Amino acid sequence: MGKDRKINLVILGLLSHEDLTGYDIKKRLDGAIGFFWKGSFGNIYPALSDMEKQGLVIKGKADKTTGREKITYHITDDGMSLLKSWIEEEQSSNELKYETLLKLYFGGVADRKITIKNIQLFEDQCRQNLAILSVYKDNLEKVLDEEDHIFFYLTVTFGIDTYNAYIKWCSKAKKMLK
Amino acid sequence: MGKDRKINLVILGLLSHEDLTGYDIKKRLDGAIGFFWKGSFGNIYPALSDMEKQGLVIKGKADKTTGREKITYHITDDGMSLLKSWIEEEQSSNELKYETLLKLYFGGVADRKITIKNIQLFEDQCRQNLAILSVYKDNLEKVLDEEDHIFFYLTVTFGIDTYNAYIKWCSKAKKMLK
DNA sequence: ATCAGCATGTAAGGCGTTACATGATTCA
DNA sequence: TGAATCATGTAACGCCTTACATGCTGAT
Repeated sequence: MGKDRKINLVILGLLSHEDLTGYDIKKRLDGAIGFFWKGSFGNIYPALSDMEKQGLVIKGKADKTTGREKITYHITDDGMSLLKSWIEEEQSSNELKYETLLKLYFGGVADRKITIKNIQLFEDQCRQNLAILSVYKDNLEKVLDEEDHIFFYLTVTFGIDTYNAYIKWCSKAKKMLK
Repeated sequence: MGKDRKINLVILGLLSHEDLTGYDIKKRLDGAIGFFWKGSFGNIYPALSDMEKQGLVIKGKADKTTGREKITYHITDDGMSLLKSWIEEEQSSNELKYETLLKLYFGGVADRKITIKNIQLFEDQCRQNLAILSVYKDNLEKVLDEEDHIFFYLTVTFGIDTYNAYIKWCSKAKKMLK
């Protein structure tokens, strides 16, 4: 009985800070948010249309000065209310889909070297993500006193702490398997 | 261009250890595996049918002794090959869908108390999961020398290390927000 | 001129959740 | 007898990914 579409809330959250186009939203989702939530054009544009029909967002004046279409969306009061009540809901679903762990769990069917290699690949990926998040963190630390930046900062440190824990686990796991 | 259905691989992995019914598979997915991969009946039974048509699994003799139907599945050589080649693939998708982090990121639109409460709820959930995983860990440590148990053990310690890191982060985050 | 990036959208197809439908068995 | 659990499956519905279609802009 739907209306579960979490992407709606993500978009409303982004629009609560600033007016954005669908394309802008996609870029945000490719940034820091992408570490814990993903979105695609085929996801975002229909969501924006739906929410406009529901009065949660409104289109800004299309920027026709240059001839190209560019639609900026703005959140309405109803949109803000919905966003707030979602944040205030106690129920939150937090889910992992970790293929790496699945492959590890069934590691017995393959050569042990394969499992070690898979862990190494995972570790490499973690280090890459860590490097990206560290840049975000450094930038955010400079502006931590500004409104809302503490929230962005905390999500970034969540990622950093998590990846550090993963990397430590990788070392232990590799040792155990050798 | 499908055939991406990861549930197939999960089922094959489980069947690589022992013959199981669809119902058994669901129970396994509600256990330790559930921390990093979920499944439902509406997911599992169709996957089993498909894989039988593809020759990846075969039905065992239906247990008709008591009159009730109970279909046990067995993995074929083709199924084992597919499972192995998946494990040996370097590409693995690891994804988070963390509503808690989303709510935190957009915490600026709600009262700060709400955000602190949400973090607390998350922390409570982590501690509960940790308690469950600790039981698994203790049980596995007794039989660590047995075939394959090291892999189960490592996935469990992954979960434990992760939740411990989350809990530490929660303390820091709560302090920062107060 | 050409290519990367900006920008919006649709269509097909697949996947998964949820609820429903059905019936047996076990235990109190 | 009734409730919980075992056990298999289907149907509806929604959601998302991927690929496609289209065209502008800015830099080299």
